[in-house]
Amino acid sequence: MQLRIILGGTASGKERLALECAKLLNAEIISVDSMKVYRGLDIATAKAGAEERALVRHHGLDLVGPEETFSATDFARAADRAIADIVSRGKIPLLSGGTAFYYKALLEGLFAGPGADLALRAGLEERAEKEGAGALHRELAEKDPAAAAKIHAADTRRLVRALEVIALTGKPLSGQQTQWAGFHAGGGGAFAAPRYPFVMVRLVRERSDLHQRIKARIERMAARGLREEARRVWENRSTYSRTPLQAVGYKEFFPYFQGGETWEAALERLRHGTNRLVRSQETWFRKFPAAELFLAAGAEVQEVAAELVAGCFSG
RNA sequence: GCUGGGGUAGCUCAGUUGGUAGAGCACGGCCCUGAAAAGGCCGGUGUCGGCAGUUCAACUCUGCCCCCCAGCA
Repeated sequence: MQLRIILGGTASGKERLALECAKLLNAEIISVDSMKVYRGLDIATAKAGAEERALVRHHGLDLVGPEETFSATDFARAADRAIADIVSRGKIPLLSGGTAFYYKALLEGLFAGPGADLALRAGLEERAEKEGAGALHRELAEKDPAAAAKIHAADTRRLVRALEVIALTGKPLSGQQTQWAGFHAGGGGAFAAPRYPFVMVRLVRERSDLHQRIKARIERMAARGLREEARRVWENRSTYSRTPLQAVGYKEFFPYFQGGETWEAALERLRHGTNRLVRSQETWFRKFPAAELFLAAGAEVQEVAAELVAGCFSG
């Protein structure tokens, strides 16, 4: 039994294609998406609705409330359970989504270190704020030169994590992170020892086509009540965890809710933010060991799905 | 029509007391091991509105013209 995986950035049309493939394969869909795991974040995340879920069973959606934090490891465990469940019922797991880090966590695994310690992080972040990220980098250089060499002196996020792991384990970080070895070897793209056998397909579209689709997608979201959903996130910002507050589709509207910015300007920033998101997703995906599937602007999804199921996804 | 302000990167604008220009955003590439739609790094871009004059040299000074904005008619 091998996993079927459809890789694609935001607005690439992967969900729609996954749905068609799932019907043909009698598969169930596992969403690989760091935002769709949150309940109540529906419109901005383009989460599958009741109709889609009635057609094909979905996993990986609505796993936690918006005030909880959720990690890549949490995702990998949930996905492990979903895969076992699907397979036990004689069905095929079809994964689709845009969060590259979650694929890495599931297929390659993360090192067996400690989880996040939010209080510890808060202290380190405060230091970075006051003394600059460079101070953290200098400290890391003393404690773990190899790790410091790999992390840029301005990358607060990773410096904090490295110092956190050292504080919690008493061991340097550099020797622990060995799971992804070989990923870059030979031009990149190979997983050294994948946790599951899989076939992976990557959706490719012209950038200009993608930008068009993003524009249309945002208009659709606005018509469906994005403003109200974003307002709810804004109003609950003190109790929601950081992740929903960082999602593309909410943070762009905060200046608008605060007053002083027009709705149109906010929509424009959302467009740019989504374009940027797609860029970074594609940077990851290009290196994944996937077969490329080019989708022309007007491609007929059902035909593509039929070909895919008869081709890469057969057997 | 008059007066004033302005025309510089795709957009918003800065700048050069004359030596052919820059920031932010956009756009593009890359990094990424428990918050990843986050965090970080790198990059190109321009007939400096047009034509003429002064000058070794004009985007910068002068003249004329065109366009935009505001006020007055």
